[in-house]
Amino acid sequence: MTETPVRPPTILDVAREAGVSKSTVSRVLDERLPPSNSAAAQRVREAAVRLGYRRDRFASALRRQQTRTIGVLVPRLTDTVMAMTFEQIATSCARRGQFAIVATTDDDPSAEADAIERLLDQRVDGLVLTTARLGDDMTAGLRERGVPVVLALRADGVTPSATGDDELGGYLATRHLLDLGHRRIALVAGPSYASSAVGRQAGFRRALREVGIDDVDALVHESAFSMESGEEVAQRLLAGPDRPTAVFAVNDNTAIGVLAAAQAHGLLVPDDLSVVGYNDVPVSARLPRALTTVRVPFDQVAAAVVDLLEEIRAGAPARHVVVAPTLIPRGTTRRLSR
Amino acid sequence: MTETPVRPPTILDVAREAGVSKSTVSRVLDERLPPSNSAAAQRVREAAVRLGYRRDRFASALRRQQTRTIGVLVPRLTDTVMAMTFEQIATSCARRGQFAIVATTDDDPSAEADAIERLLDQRVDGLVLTTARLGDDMTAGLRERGVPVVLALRADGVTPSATGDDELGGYLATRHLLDLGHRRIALVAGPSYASSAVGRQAGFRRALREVGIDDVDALVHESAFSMESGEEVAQRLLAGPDRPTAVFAVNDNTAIGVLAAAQAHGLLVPDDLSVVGYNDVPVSARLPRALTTVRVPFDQVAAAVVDLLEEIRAGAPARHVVVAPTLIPRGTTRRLSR
DNA sequence: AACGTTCACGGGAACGTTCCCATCGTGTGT
DNA sequence: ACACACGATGGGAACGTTCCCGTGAACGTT
Repeated sequence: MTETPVRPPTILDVAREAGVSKSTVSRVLDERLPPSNSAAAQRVREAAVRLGYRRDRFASALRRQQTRTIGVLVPRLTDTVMAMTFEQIATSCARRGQFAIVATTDDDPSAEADAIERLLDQRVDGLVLTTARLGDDMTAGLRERGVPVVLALRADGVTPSATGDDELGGYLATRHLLDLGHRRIALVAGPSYASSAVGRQAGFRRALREVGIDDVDALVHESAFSMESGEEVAQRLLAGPDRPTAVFAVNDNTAIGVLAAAQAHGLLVPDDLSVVGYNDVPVSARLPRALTTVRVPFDQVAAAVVDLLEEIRAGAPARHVVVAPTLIPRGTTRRLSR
Repeated sequence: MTETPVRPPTILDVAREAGVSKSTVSRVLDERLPPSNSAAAQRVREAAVRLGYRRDRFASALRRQQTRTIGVLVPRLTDTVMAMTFEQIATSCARRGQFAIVATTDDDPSAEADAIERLLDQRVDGLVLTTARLGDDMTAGLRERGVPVVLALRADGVTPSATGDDELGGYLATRHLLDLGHRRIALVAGPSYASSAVGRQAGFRRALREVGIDDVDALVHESAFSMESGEEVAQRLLAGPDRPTAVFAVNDNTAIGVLAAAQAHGLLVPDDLSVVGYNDVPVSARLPRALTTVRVPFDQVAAAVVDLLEEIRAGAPARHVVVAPTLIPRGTTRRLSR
């Protein structure tokens, strides 16, 4: 049983094996250059696979001054929306020969600053933030430091971003309920600092205006994004005398909270109450009653985010990518019975 | 508006600022050495903060031949158990000045091999796998290549691992149901390739044996770890004539599936059926009826995993860390009414 | 006073890669 | 046949760190 502390082969080993200089090996294996088909290039490639050569990212990054790694900041990975987003970003990166790393903030601004520093310590080529708040320019300092930044899922109006079309999504969800005959529709609205929540509310209002409902404020109930918050808001909502016949919840989590509150009030969904969520997280399709919701193409958001980072590094001006969501009608919505 | 492509300060800048050589700076800032209090050291530390110096991980890793980064392999991050585990591992790493990166396999062996290579390309100091299957030593090849590997949540009997005490957890869950007077208790058992599922089943059997129930095979129903699988198994289970009065599900996901099936059968939980899950994922506490479940101290598993990796690199023999879970009684279990 | 020990410090060679530049061979046009 | 351009190649200096070693100062011992 001998220990074999065998060092992985370096570019020099490959050069020796192929009978060329290390410069040639480096050139042949440089993925950014047009591939050469010279005899030497062939031998280099063969030698590389024969020896199982892998470029040392660290030596490479040191010389190139870029790491082909991007950092993603999310509040928490136990939030399925964030997990899906990160997974898709990681996939997009892999497809482009990049790598994505993640850090969590737990919604705590000081932990957020920490997490950003930890990502920057990893010398990422750029940062993706999912934690933007309207009117809060956390990205200014980063841009000053020359760090490429894009926002995902939420925008701040300034920084380049890739988001779903929340206004459209909110409109589609509300329109669906209207089409089913509902008129007393409550919105569990999400927090006003999140552009996503604001957009969905705007879509909600537009849909109602279209059918002549203008006095909307009483229907809008602010909340957080969590299940508890959805349940708590719905508890009050469903207790009132003018109980709505339908609820549009800002996301699936709050929708699940609404379902819980409905059950607590002895209301049957969708017979007594229709509910629409947002995001189509995996669990939504598998609830006892599958949730009607709005699906966001997270893969497109993720692809855009990686593209945008590359653009920014190339010096392109800020751009805002917006991808269209689709309504997924399922078991929690039904035509209003009179 | 002048571009400022200002390069971050290097160790040489710090050396100049402090009036010492780069060797001295390197030594003073080396976190592994006992801290020096010489006048020069003071000046170096001051200069470093004044200039905002951060060590370049890549140059450092190149020279030290270690990255202080570990790779974590999970099937998917949208599985909350995996997200929690990774988050805890990342936290443990941060506390030790390390960093955790993650890759997903989607339960596909070829994607798994891919993901491992991508992690190794990042030159991680070690690997944490959560995808182990009994009797399948995927780790052999890795150990041959000299890659430190530990398993988390699941063991394979050989590789160093940190897991919950699944046998104990299974016992506690079953014992709880027995204590409530239940005797016809079904097990939705999970897949037999996962040591976690096997352990929980062993605990289930021990608890039943203790009360003299020996003919257990008919009570055990294999499944996958998913909600669908739980629902499907429960559909059959609850249709039979000798319907159980309680179900122990291998994890919270399958338990949620069981709840759905119960509802479909018009059974009230916990009045007609008691249900126990496993893992205590966040959603479990927030279901319409909060789920009785078994909590696994993921933070301890995560801490152990990081420790184990360090031990292995130091040449210590394989060790298996097992942490004790606790039963969390909630709303889905009730004394059997005769 | 001469000698060993300990210690802080600095010089310089690594680590593995990239990339600038010079060299060389090959082909092209005159 | 000659100059010239062009492409492929190799030598060697970076990138920012760490770490081996040699030097010299400070101290204690005989």
